[in-house]
Amino acid sequence: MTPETFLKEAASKVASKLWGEGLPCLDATPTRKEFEGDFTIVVFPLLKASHLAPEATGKALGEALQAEYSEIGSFNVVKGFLNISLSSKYWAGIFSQIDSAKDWGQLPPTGKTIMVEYSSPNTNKPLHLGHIRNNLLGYAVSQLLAACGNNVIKANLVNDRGIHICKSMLAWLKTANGATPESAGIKGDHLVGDCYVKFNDIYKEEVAALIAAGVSEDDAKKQAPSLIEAQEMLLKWEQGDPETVALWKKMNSWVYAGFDKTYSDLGISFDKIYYESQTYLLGKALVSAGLEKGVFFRKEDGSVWCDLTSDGLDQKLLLRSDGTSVYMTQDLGTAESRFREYSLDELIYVVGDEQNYHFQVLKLILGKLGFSWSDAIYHLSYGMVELPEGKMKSREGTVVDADDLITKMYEEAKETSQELGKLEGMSAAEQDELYKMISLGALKYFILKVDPRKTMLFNPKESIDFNGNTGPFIQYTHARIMSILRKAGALSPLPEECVVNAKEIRLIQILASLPGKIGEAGSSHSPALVANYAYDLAKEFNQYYHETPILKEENASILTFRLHLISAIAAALRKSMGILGIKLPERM
RNA sequence: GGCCCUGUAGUUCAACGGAUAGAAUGGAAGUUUCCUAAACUUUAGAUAGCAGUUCGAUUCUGCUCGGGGCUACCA
Repeated sequence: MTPETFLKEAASKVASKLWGEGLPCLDATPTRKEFEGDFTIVVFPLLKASHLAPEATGKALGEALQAEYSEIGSFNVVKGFLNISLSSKYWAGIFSQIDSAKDWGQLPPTGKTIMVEYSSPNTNKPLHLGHIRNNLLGYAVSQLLAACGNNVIKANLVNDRGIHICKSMLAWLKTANGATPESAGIKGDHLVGDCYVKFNDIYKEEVAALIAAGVSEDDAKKQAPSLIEAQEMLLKWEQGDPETVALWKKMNSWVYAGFDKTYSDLGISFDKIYYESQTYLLGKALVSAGLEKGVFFRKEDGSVWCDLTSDGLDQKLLLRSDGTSVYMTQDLGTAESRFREYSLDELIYVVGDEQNYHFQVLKLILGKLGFSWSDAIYHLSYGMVELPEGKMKSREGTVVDADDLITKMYEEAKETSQELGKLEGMSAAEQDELYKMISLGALKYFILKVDPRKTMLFNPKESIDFNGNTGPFIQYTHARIMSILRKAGALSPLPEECVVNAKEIRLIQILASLPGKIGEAGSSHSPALVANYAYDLAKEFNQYYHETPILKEENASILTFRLHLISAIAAALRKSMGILGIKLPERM
């Protein structure tokens, strides 16, 4: 049992003994550091029942608790706040549980299966900073839910078909002179992305020419020859034209090779990859079923809609008048097939908040179709990454490319490490590995420490910091601990009786809160809570490190306890940062 | 127009309705004969505005003013 729940239950029990049943729920929170105590109970909610002043109520509760439980060391009351210190023996006992746990922070199995869909890129452009947030968040949430004891399936739905791909293909045919990633020496996703940009250049010129010739802007946008060609190409693709399909396959394979490299650089992975070209017809059967049930209706032109006006929303298109499906249709179909295939307990979509409306509608329609699992769909809606001047815009060339950013971070980590010059005796390969670890640690932590729902800001002109509340700070803390443990040699068993000082109690308290923090982060789908936890722990350790000599301690039993303590801290840092996909080095 | 999100130190981020709103960074001032100074210590600096609910509001409600998003027979 965690110290919090122990105290909460003890206090509730004692309070009902004093003032009767039916009291408001009590809460025990860590005491603010400027006051003495480990946990604080706010007694204001008890006043109605106690008929005493706040101070007197706190005092009565504290005294009763102390009389009943030997674990209570001391208490003090400040206004309506009862600050309780648990005995040092109690904390030593808690630490011994943490010390003996194989994987502290890992929660027991829930038996639930959760699919997390994330990344889901289009195959016409390389990944950028927005995708990085998506990828890191999706991976971290997957790790987080696994730490919460769930069986997690990481899924990626690749948008590999559609007019945007045809645009890249067309531009490649017209302008690339048969260039391949090998011949051009460019990463495949970038090569295809360049083609897409070229297409748009051509298209824009054509539109401008048409307008100059007296065509209205709206018509010009529709009549540009390159666009018509792209639309014809899409039609050919849908009809299975061998030449078109072959080109499509070739260019997509370049893109996949490029994406795989970026994914691997980021250290993220998937268990299941879906391709839209294989799923885009799903959902049509559901539409027919919905029509029969009267959930949907058909307009005169043959298009099919769902009327959501009674839910405060609009009418939503599900099949075009030509019978082809739209995004929503596919999503209905893929959701249904996934729940059927994997008997999921939850399906999480990591998708930007500009699609809030889409997922609201998706859930609603699935509910209307009578699927009981429609409530098990969760849209993990995250905010945009903005630049100081606002949104990234490809037209203005302000898009922050994922590969460029990763490279830039690597160079900076390398430079900083070399300036500090602490890596003597490390092989070049080990150093390279370390620079990757540090640069990715900085990038991942920078992104993941922010509440996913919030819009966050990234300034490309200022590099991501390596000092302060950062990934490298936590990595450094870990390296320091490992350095001490290396010097200490083999670890003796934890002594039965440990004497712990105030700072150590504080550290044990933070360690003890890890499982609860992971559970809380899991249920709120927020890796940011785990990031903040790791930072708090690292900061607390650094203060301890500064004022408490460990290896110089002469008392063997205290020395052993301290080594166990810092070893447990290192493990907790690895556990929490591991959830974020951040590795911690042995030295740096 | 309608719907949704958002507003906290100069800047980037925290804070289940609880105490004197925390960190980091930048500014100022310190700490290396001592387990890694990517660290530690001290210092100045913020809840957009107005009401309401409450013993207590950054948090909940309403209005005003800012910022963003959605409102496609695109995905």
